[in-house]
Amino acid sequence: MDERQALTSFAALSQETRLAIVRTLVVAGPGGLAAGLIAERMGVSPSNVSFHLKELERSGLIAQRRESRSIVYSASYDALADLVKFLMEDCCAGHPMIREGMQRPDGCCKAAAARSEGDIVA
Amino acid sequence: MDERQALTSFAALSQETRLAIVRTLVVAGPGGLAAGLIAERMGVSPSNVSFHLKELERSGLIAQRRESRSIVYSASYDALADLVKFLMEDCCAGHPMIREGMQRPDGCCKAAAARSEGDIVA
DNA sequence: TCAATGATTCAAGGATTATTGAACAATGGA
DNA sequence: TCCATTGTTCAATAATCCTTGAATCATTGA
Repeated sequence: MDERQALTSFAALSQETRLAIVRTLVVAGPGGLAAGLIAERMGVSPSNVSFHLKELERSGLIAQRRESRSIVYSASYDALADLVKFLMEDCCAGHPMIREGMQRPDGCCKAAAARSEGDIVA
Repeated sequence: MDERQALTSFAALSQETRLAIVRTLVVAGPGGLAAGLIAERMGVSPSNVSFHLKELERSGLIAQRRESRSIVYSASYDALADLVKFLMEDCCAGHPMIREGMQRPDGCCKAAAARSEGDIVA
């Protein structure tokens, strides 16, 4: 991810409705949600949600596809991963002080290590 | 980190000069850099850099301290780590597809991420 | 105290972004 | 074909943000 795309991604996420849309679409999964459904959940007008969806698509954070009468939007997991990566590695220079704050609370690494040794993880 | 702070942090990073300042300060380390030096490196006027530094401080991503005649700015590593964390866990719901793109250099969690892939299937 | 240095604040402007409602386009069923 | 459904686009307004230069504040040394 280059800097230009990072800038537009940050801009996309800096608006309340758009951040809420992204969070909703991430949870919704690859199946995505129709524009009308998103508008309803966000409590905004169709034209307003359309404006924000277009912004998000322009940034690459979400994708759209037509499905019959509906236009279905879904999160671009790759783009989101790229953004996290950019923030951690490019922007924050892979700084130890920041990586340290990123210990995974789910015990992911411990579980992975345990599994590789054939143990059962609770 | 709450949503409100995430929004202002994203807004802060969505501007070219400010993103450059953050990157510069992260590399500069805890010692930080004086405002004048930052202005010089960014190639912008003192008043303009002051404006952006204030925005960044308001978002909590950087901190300031006076040091003799200079005002020295430094990166808030905690805030940056919190933002990465928010993006990964709150915003992206700790989604495996996104975590996967975030392998640490040692490949620690590769196995666990691969195993979790099934979670996203609706 | 005075002058010089380093930086912020303020006001004015220009530019970008957000919101609203009306008009328009695409799809699928009767 | 006609119509209802589903979304988008457009134009106008409102709100925010960015830039600039002049004025101001704080600190230090002579």
